[in-house]
Amino acid sequence: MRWDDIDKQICSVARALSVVGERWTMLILRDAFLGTRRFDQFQSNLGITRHRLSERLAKLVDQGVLVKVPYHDRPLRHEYRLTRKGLGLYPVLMSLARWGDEWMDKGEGAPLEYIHQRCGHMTRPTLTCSECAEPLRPEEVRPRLGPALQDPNLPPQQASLKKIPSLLKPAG
Amino acid sequence: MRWDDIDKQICSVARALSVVGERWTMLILRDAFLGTRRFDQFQSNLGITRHRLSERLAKLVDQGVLVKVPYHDRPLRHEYRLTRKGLGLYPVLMSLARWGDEWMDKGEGAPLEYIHQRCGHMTRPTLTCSECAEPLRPEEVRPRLGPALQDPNLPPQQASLKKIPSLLKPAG
DNA sequence: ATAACTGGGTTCCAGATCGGAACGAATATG
DNA sequence: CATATTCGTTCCGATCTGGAACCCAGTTAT
Repeated sequence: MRWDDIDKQICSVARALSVVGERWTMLILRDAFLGTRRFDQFQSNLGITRHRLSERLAKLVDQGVLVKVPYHDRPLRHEYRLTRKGLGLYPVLMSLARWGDEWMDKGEGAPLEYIHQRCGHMTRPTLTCSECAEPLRPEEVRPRLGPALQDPNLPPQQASLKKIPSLLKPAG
Repeated sequence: MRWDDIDKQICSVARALSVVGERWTMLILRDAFLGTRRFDQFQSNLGITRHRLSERLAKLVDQGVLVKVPYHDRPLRHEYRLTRKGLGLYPVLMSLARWGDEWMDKGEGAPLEYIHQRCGHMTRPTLTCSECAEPLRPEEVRPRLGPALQDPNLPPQQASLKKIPSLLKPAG
């Protein structure tokens, strides 16, 4: 299967990755969340080539993750800002950052720390259950087929997705 | 900058992506979280080529995200299981899935739903503050330099990371 | 008014990565 | 013995990537 076809899968992870799964895209968004807005800023912060950057930005705009907002005319200039859809990726970026902090630390501690201004404390963002507010542990969550996979006449190559095996047992 | 050098950045997102940021890797992990363990299962569920799959699995094992556990000898066979480091990626996968559910839905509802067995309810996993337990909104979180970026003699090309601009203002 | 600069791209090309299909090795099965 | 199963590896043409050069519309400096 070609990578460009992953968005045809009936899987939210695959669909999400079809938008943000290419090289650089997540790093562009990281910078956007830290306040970067202009082409040249992105380019010099990231060290991505101009070509790649304009390609990625165009796709993100296309997918509604960023918008081009004019900030100057004559000459016309735009900046790129996160939309609501883009802001929705905050948990993804934060979770990646937390994992990197925990597992990819090179002995010098975290690059960034985060203050939750609402409560004033340094926070370690945590994924929790919307219903009981406990931290979500993967072995306590059981997936089941949702509406999109209950349709009895699915294309057959998607059938494998319907077999959700017993849930993960960690190694050892 | 070459993609293979992103792990040299002092940035946890970049470091995390150096492990899980390649094509297919996240989808392999999605399957692993759903219980897939064997080479052929991964291959047929994902539609990835065998070559690519063995490459990705080897890297994940190398990075300590998966382990090869023998389940049969003569002939020697292994299965791939998530380590603690791998299980730590659960929030990333879940956040991607939630974003896909919300923004990439094609009108048929979510592919999967999740029951939190501890409380018995269908859950919508939410990123919250470890200190006050409120859902984390990006505009309420202020990043600041952590230990790794306070070192006064950083390589100069990392300097840009030290300028954390004013925080994101959404578009419009 | 001419030159140099700035922001925001696009073009070109060599080299790296990818996808598809065929091949291999080690054992089990008939 | 021939075939199947499982888990890979090899090979090759197609695609994607990185680096550098080029372009274009205003703007400022001389």
